[in-house]
Amino acid sequence: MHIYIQQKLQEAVRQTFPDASLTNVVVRPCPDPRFGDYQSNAIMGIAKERKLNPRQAATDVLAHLDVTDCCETPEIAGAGFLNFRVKPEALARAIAAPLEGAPLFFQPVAKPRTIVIDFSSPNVAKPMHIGHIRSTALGDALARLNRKLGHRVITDNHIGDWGTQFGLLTVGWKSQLDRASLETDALGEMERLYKSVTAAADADPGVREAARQELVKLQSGDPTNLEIWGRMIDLSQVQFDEIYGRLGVQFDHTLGESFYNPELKRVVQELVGKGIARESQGAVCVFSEGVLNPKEDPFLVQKDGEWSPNPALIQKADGAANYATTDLATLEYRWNTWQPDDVIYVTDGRQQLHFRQLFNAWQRWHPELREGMQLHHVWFGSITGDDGKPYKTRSGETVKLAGVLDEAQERAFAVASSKNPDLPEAQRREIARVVGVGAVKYADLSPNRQSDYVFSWDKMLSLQGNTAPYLQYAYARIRSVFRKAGAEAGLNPGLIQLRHADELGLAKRLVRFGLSMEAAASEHRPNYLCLYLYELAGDFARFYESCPVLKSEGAERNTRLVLCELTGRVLKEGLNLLGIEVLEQM
RNA sequence: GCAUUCGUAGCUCAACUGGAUAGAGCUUCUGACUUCGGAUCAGAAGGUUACAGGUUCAAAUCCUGUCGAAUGCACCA
Repeated sequence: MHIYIQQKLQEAVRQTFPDASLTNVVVRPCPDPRFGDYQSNAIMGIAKERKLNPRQAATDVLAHLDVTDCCETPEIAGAGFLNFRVKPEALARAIAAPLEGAPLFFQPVAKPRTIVIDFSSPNVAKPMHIGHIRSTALGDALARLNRKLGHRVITDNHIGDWGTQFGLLTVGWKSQLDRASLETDALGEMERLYKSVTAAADADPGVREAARQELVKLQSGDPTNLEIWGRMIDLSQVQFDEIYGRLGVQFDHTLGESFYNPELKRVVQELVGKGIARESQGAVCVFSEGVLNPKEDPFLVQKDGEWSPNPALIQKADGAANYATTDLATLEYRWNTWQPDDVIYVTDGRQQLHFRQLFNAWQRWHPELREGMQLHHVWFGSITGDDGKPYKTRSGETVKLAGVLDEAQERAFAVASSKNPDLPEAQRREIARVVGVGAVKYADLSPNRQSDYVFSWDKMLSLQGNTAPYLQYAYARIRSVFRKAGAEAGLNPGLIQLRHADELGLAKRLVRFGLSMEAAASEHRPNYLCLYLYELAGDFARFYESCPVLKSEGAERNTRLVLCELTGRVLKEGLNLLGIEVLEQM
């Protein structure tokens, strides 16, 4: 709907001001329904460039604009806003379309892009913790969203399966492995080994030296150490898969850091050969090339009023590469393998400097791909407790993700049991699973990703406010209507008459679904979609209070059933794009 | 010290990236035919968008400064 108006408006602007750029001529929903349904403020900008009276310019554009087939006569308001009011008949046609096979209020993109999304990235031998949920939920939602819009999406779990921690782990594995607890909880046991040996190494330099030697043996291909390392990866992956199974998250590829080991030496050589990196204090580092404004340059930092080097290490003094090197090799592999238009990294905000350096170094390494492969660091804030500090258990441990999901389901089960004690237990368990996991994910997706947010069970599982259970409840109510309506619920797309204010309000919200999808995808912010779904659920609740469905008859009943059906479809699809399931009953 | 990101109602968060009178939920108060699922809805109260300047027809949003917070700054990722 807004796209149609926008195209018409662009055409009118082109006729009135042939030299004007049309990229800013956009149509947006009105912030306040009193102004209308859609607005454009583009004329004000165009008038300003030409030093014209904006209201006069708007009048001139309107003379070339004919949208009588879908809108009332557009109005000029305020400083030069154009306001559009949609005709109910046009709205009825718009909402009939998905019932006849059209996409659900969105348009697939005209030019699909190839998008690699790198997210989740747990570390081998460490249980996934609460911090992983945000990357996982965000990355999965972005993948689903972009796929739905028609892009070619490739998801890659860049797990941490290589690095110095394996020296310590191997010492622990060889000296104090508890095979029984390895059977029951492999990640827990490996975590215990790691902590135990770390403590021992702090107290005894001999242990640290032993760890260093085990690492060297692993890196030089010692069969025993390689086997232990492989076991640790396999055991970890089993537990990762269990969590991903619960979360409903799938990856196209799981290419861990070790996958790139064979390339690292060559990457370092190439960077040195091209003068991008050089030796410094025994290590090999990337320094500034000095072309950027110092403030923008990720390899410069101000010290005592002077700009000083802030290099990125790509090879340590001991000859080993590190994560910057791996990330460069990874980019090279991704380009060679998929030729992506975009690569999206979903990590916490603490890695901003690393990615600025990585992107800069990559562009110097492969300047020819500067435009061809766009790199995005989609970062997010941390999850905190009531005190504003990172969320920890009472004893100060990091909170394990499996435990969070367990508790969410337990709490949801208690609620389901108290609200619906007559349902069989198996069904209440299933409700608890869908509600619990959905609540945890939604709590991560609905705030602006860049802000820290306070973890709260009560808030995420509440049936009020912007939560997953509230949206799932709205869906369940809709399904209940159709259970009651039974076989008489045949929907007639040709018999839609929108009259009641809450019918119109709901219909207008429905047709904006695509707008929220596009905003969420283009800004990598699923919270735009969350907000839309919450507002949709609110509009539906209002409609549902004021417009009886099953007690009405004829065209009115058909119209209201259509609105219920489409609201249900959008809620289900929208939640699905967020990786959240819905229930027929809850 | 420098950099990044922030500072919005008592609390937790929004605000479609420069648009019109800054919105929700929680909390408090008042209402809604024994209810198409009341796990809901309607209404009231609550704001100098940290502070001070500036740019603009228009600023929570952009620029400058001050105060405060989180995070990061060479061999962990």
